[in-house]
Amino acid sequence: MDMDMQPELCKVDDALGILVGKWKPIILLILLQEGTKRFSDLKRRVPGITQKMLTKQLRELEEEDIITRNVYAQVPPKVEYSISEYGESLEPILVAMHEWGTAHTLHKTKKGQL
Amino acid sequence: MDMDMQPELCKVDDALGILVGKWKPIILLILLQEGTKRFSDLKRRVPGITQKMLTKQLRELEEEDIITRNVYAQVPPKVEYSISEYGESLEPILVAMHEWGTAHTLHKTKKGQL
DNA sequence: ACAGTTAGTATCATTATGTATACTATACCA
DNA sequence: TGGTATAGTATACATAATGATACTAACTGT
Repeated sequence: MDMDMQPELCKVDDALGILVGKWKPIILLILLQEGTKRFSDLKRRVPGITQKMLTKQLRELEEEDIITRNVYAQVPPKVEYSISEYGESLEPILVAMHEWGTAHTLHKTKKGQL
Repeated sequence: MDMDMQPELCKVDDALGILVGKWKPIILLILLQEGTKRFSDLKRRVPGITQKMLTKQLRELEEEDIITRNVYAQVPPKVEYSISEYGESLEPILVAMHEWGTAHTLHKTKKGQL
């Protein structure tokens, strides 16, 4: 169909590249489901994540225009993150993954019981 | 909604855990779209992958019952891989990712042109 | 006798990813 | 005067993922 005969494959990797990482899907789900959050709120909602990692993930998501960063000139600092309009377009993928994950849990349970 | 107030997150991670890896989605798409393939066919269809990586990815997918491995008692050896019935249930996710990836390419192009 | 084929394994090197810990600025509160 | 809070940065380190390369068994064809 194309020069290297697999034009579609890289597209999937694009999506994966954005969703992947130990923390990104969790961050995205929180922002999608609960709306705008401050840095410290996110840190509380994602137990176990370090500041460095949270910062890194947020920066990467911002880079891809998936989330929006809003800094308030205050002390102590206040920074809010929210899903961008574009980022909302990821929702079907997250939903598909969530549905599959739920079914997968059952599948594993069944296997375990045999 | 649940004890730790984020019951959904781990489900998404389950799907992600299976799809992630530099090569898994490509392998899965090939098997989904083109059906059963031998090891060497896959190697040819996924340029750049090493035998070690291909073997590893296939083993992991097999572990999760996503693909099926069929060994023929021949010399030189012949081993065929195909998507399992269960593995086919991943298709909606792959499709959602592919669609998003396609739109994402446009999005990036637009940005680049500004 | 010797090269080519297939589906791997073994070993080592290099990156990528993640963790732990300490540190900063500045305002507010006691 | 000292402690608390926020949103980070800096540094060092540990672990996991990926890559490069060489090797194997056993049969076929030359």
